[in-house]
Amino acid sequence: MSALQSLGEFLGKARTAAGKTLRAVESETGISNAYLSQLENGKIKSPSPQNLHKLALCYSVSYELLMELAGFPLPNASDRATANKAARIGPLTDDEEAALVEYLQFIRSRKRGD
Amino acid sequence: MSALQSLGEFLGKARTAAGKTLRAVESETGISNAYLSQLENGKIKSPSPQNLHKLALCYSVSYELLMELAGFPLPNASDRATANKAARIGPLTDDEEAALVEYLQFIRSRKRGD
DNA sequence: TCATTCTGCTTGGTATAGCAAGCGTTGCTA
DNA sequence: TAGCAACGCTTGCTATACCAAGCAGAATGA
Repeated sequence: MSALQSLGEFLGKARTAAGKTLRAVESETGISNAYLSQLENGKIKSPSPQNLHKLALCYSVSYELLMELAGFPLPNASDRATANKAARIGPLTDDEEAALVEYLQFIRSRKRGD
Repeated sequence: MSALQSLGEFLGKARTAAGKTLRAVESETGISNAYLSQLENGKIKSPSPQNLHKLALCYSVSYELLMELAGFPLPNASDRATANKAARIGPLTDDEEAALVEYLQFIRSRKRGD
């Protein structure tokens, strides 16, 4: 399948990559395992920024990346959107660089099979 | 210095400072005047980041400030430090590069979509 | 076989974000 | 005075984020 994925997909893979169970994440973050299950299975569309922040810390991934996947506007996104009209990749913004680094880390952890 | 101003208080002042009525903001942002009234009177605790972003643009105020007033975590230096740790990544394989390019296009298409 | 203990998942419920409709007040014009 | 329009606000409703409780299957051991 494509490398593109939903927030739920990403969170599920990040959790297993971190070697944690739903209940382990629940005791670590205070987010119920019921809700985490719904989140990973795409039944929740817009989790709160607070919960995204807790999960970012728990999985050691970028909070900004989770915000991006959730469809939330990032600070300065609108400013940079007008600045970057390039059709091809071009130079990266800080946000994009951070997101790509985290995503690459994720890809490689999955290749290692952990 | 005083405590943080409430979100509703700030939004009300920003709107009158911009010389706009509730219905003017409604027609500009698509957010109902009923909801805007509740927001300004403190009856809404956690508006969506999307709506905060629209109001930031409408009032020409900082989106980050609204996020902070709403009590949402902001992407901060420690997030970027985590990303930078993961940035010791070495050269990319072709597969990794393809995945990152695809993912970057995904990110940017979502930014344009908002 | 039976009990225990993990795992993810489902169900039923509550709280609240957000909107459509409409209210009371103010101010303007005839 | 009546009539109208615009203002902020309230009410009643729907959709959904989130949780407590518990279910179903797999693994493990007595």
